[in-house]
Amino acid sequence: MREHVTPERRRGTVRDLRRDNRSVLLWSLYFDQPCTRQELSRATGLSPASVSNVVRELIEEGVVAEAGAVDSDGGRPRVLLRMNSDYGYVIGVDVGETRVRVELFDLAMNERARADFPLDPREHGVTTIVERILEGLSAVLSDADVDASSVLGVGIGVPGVVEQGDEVLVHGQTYGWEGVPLERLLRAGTDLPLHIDNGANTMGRAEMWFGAGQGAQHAVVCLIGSGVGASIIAHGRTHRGSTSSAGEWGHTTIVVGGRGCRCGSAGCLEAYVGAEAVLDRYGRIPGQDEESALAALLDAATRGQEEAAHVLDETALYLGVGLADLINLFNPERIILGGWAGLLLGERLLPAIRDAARRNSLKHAFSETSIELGRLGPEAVALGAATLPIELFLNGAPLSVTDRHRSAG
Amino acid sequence: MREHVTPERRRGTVRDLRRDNRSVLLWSLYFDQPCTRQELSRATGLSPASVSNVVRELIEEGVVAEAGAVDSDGGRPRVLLRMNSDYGYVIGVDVGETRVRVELFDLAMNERARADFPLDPREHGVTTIVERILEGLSAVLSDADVDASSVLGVGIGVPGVVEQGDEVLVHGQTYGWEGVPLERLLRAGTDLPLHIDNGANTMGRAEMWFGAGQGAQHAVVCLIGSGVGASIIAHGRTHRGSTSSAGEWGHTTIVVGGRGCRCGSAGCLEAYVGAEAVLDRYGRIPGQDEESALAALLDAATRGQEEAAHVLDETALYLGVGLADLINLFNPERIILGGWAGLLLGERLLPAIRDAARRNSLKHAFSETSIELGRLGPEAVALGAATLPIELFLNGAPLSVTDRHRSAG
DNA sequence: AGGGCTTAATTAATGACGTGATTTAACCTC
DNA sequence: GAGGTTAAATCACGTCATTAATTAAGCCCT
Repeated sequence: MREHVTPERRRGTVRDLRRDNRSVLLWSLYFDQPCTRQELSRATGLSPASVSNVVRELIEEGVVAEAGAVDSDGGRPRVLLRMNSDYGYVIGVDVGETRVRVELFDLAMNERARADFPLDPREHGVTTIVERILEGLSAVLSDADVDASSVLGVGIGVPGVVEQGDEVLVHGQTYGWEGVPLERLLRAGTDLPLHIDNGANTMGRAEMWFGAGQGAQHAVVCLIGSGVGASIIAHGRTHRGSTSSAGEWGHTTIVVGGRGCRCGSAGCLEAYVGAEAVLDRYGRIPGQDEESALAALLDAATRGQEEAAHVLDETALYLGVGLADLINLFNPERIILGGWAGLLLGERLLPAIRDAARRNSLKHAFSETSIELGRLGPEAVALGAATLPIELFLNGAPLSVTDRHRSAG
Repeated sequence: MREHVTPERRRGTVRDLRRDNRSVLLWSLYFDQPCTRQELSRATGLSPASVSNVVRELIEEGVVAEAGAVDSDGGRPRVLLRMNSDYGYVIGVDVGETRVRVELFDLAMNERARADFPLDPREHGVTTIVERILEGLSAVLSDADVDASSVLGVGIGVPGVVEQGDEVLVHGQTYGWEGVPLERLLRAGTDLPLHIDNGANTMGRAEMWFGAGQGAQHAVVCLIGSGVGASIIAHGRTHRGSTSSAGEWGHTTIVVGGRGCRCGSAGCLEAYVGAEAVLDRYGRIPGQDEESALAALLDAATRGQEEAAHVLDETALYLGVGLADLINLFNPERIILGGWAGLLLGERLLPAIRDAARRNSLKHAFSETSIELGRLGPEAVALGAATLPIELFLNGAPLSVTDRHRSAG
């Protein structure tokens, strides 16, 4: 009925209380920089005295720094506080279908270095990927002149289902991966704390933290690329389900007995609105580059070509139906359309999609949902992955590696 | 990003810590009665000393009582603890399509009194319902000889969407209710704390607390009656979404351009697997009693009547598809089939339903989900509603009415 | 029967924490 | 530069959970 009480991370002692308060303070400051102690007090509900105490601690640790003061009109000026963005760094990795990208950010999520490795489409072997990632890690560290000991963690977004557990396993349909122990394999080449998650989820995180999802508590971020996925956010947190494979929106059935899908089933949403499926329904020659083919399709429709327009109209309908299902089931306050194909299609079809969603969902829920395009582009997978260690840090996780950093530095 | 810090109910002071620990202890004891202080200490992670202290407090308040001891083998015997089931009472109300039922329970959820009011199918006026509920409240109180001041609260399960907010509004499609301020209307006739929720949700709660959902963290309880609904449980808590209309599984589209649905859309799940729809597809004469008609259909299929068997086969397929969607999206560890029609159909079709769900969902997620029948029957709506005030109580809610009870009693 | 043993529960001592009240700091205006 | 004003730090206090020590309440064996 209740989440099991984890013995390692109890909340029940006075010390846990402090950790929680510290965490609340950090979250508040992180998303509202710079701000004053007073504002923090109001925002968190903690007394000014406690804010003072905790902030002093944070400043001593170097996590927070003072940053000037606001002008006063007759009293002691309020001191502005900000995160010390050089306190630590995080790395985000985007393991995509066509490349591996590694980016290093500071605490404020400014990009400090990047490494890109194009992938041969036929070369999705685990060993290759692992090599590229490790190569990327050391590349960004040396490029940004950052010591590994000051890296809070590495977030990795991969395509496919990520089974969290004692041993993190990746089931990548697209890659032909089945139960790949990615963490263990990487562990051989690095000591950095690793956080592996589905790419749709990491991208969703990016939109929630810095993009179209800001401020929303309940949202769904839909990823439409060659295939279709989604990240479900409930109460501000990614819903992973019992074995962290939630969000497989693309294989939701919208037409019983419909078009065959690469998952083996039929009538899946992905068999209608994924880029591959859209192009397929249009009758293009397979093998061509999908991105330019879809652009060409959109172009043809704009020029009045009837069949193209028809395919797009249908796509808007199917997509709208898919969104309507999400609205009915989750009642999110926001739905965000992302992924390269989603953005391309959405730009043109958003009104039609909205209308289809309206027609296929219940009035009350629909009226409380806004459907918007993502604001960060497909690049956001790595950014979102990098927020994984940031989240742990803000929650006051015991800093394993950073510990060393502190005592060593 | 984070749930907003509610100023009224802060968690940040040492006192809140005690309230939380007390709550953790109560939950543990409630679902594992009777048990000893030691067991509580192990289960909650609190030190034996703290358990002792809090338990002493609870015993002084009369919430908890000692109940004998376990035999020892050479030491002081452990004292057994249990909730004092007469400390307070709760009332559950089931506002159904054919009747209003009011039940009074003690803290341990033993039924102490019940009142039933059949409803004329044409008489779903708000005034009538309100009258019946109020009548039921005083009836069960006097029948069980319980004073209103010792009632912790009243949970009410209604058909239709319940919009929680400053003013609770009920949108009942079936009743033709639109934005009915049920709480305010009842408030005129009673001072008891009221908790209004969708009947599917309250029934889901009952299964989670006492039925087939016990122990699950992520589950979906599917309600199939004349129509179709669901209650989504994530992390052990009902997912309500941003305006508490989540769980409208019945109006999820499974066939784009399919059968018309009473919601105005087409191809909804409800248009295929709700009792009304199943009977419709079978071609029965409308107006007949649904429960017996469905029983007759099942009977006919058993006797080998081909058309009946065909309709049922199709139903299993559609239902399986609907379940597969839930599995793909939520990755629950358990799916529970309830509602009078769900139980009737499930009894016969469960293997076929499971198979259809398997064929239409992703392997990994399906393999981790069990699909079971509800264990409590359709009677559970009131029981689940009554758990609403229980939950608040276990969470250590400030007892508004009970306050009076304490100081007066 | 009663001493010794074993285990449960309570109590005492300690340290950590948040809060409100008080004091100090920092700046403005006249 | 004095008086006023607001921010931040400090202090005194009460609360809490924890560990360690103590007391309670049974066994078992002679």
